[in-house]
Amino acid sequence: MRLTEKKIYSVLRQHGYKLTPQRRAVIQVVTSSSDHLTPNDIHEKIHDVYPGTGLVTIYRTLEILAELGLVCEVHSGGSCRSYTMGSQQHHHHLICSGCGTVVDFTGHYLESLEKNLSEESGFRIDGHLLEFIGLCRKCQTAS
Amino acid sequence: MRLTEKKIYSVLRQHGYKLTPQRRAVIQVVTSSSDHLTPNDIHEKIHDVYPGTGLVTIYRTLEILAELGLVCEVHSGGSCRSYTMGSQQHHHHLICSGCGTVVDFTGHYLESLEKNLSEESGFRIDGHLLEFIGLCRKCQTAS
DNA sequence: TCCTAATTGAAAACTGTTTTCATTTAGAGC
DNA sequence: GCTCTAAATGAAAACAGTTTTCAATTAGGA
Repeated sequence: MRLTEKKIYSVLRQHGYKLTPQRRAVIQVVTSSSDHLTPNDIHEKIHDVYPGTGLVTIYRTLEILAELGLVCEVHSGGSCRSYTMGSQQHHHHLICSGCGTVVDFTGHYLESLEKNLSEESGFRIDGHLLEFIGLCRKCQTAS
Repeated sequence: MRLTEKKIYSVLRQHGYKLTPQRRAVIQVVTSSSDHLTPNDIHEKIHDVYPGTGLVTIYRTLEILAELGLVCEVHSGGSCRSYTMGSQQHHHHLICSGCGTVVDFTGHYLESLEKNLSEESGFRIDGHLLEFIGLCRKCQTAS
């Protein structure tokens, strides 16, 4: 289930956040794209929706959305974050090191491993990050 | 098999790199610790071994070592790299979000998944990153 | 409509990393 | 051992991404 803008608004309201035009703009940009967008990407795209929105505000909004689980954050190594709609469903990433494309895939491959690890190490495991890095078809032929 | 300093020296030489005292110092610090060290950690520790070594040189040395597969790089989200001895063996990480401790674990859980993904997506998969994030025993009791 | 706490944007600060460039040096060749 | 040169170094500056500060603005409850 993909979250609608309205649903996101209501979650924000429930948590006492105000609905500013800037936040609406960020949400609109993020929900209307299926790509993974960096804060900067969003900043560029937002000009059509609500020009003049500062990059700072985008960072702040994304922080809130990520905390509420409404968007999903990817670290693709180095200092390169990007965000995409939280599909609610747990998923992993396949990242192209050539062009940066991110493909999502879903699945629960790690549950039993997680359990074992937790028992052996004494860690309370809160989450995991599974990312495959490679070259997409296009970049393979290009190189 | 854990790499010895001598082995590392010889690999560097084989690739035409010079063995400067600074590089030796970095190698000594990294091999003599089983922790994951950030470039900054190494910079601090190196004072006992070869004072005055610049942070820049540490970055450059780590870059070379990582490229040759002699050390292993961890991205623990955000902009936080750290390096540890490449145990040669493929391994994954368990990271404590409280204190930053990194525990390694080994295993080949992902090979069949990798194969499937590659076939479905057309990606040529070069590697992956599997990290579990949680709280270690100490940080659990502390909080 | 009023009021206040939340939000915003510009600028500055910050962190981690990389580049530049003049100086130094490892180690191959004699 | 000595010479020479390409490689390596360190200081400083540049850079990218992100966060903080702070005065001005504003959403939305009363």
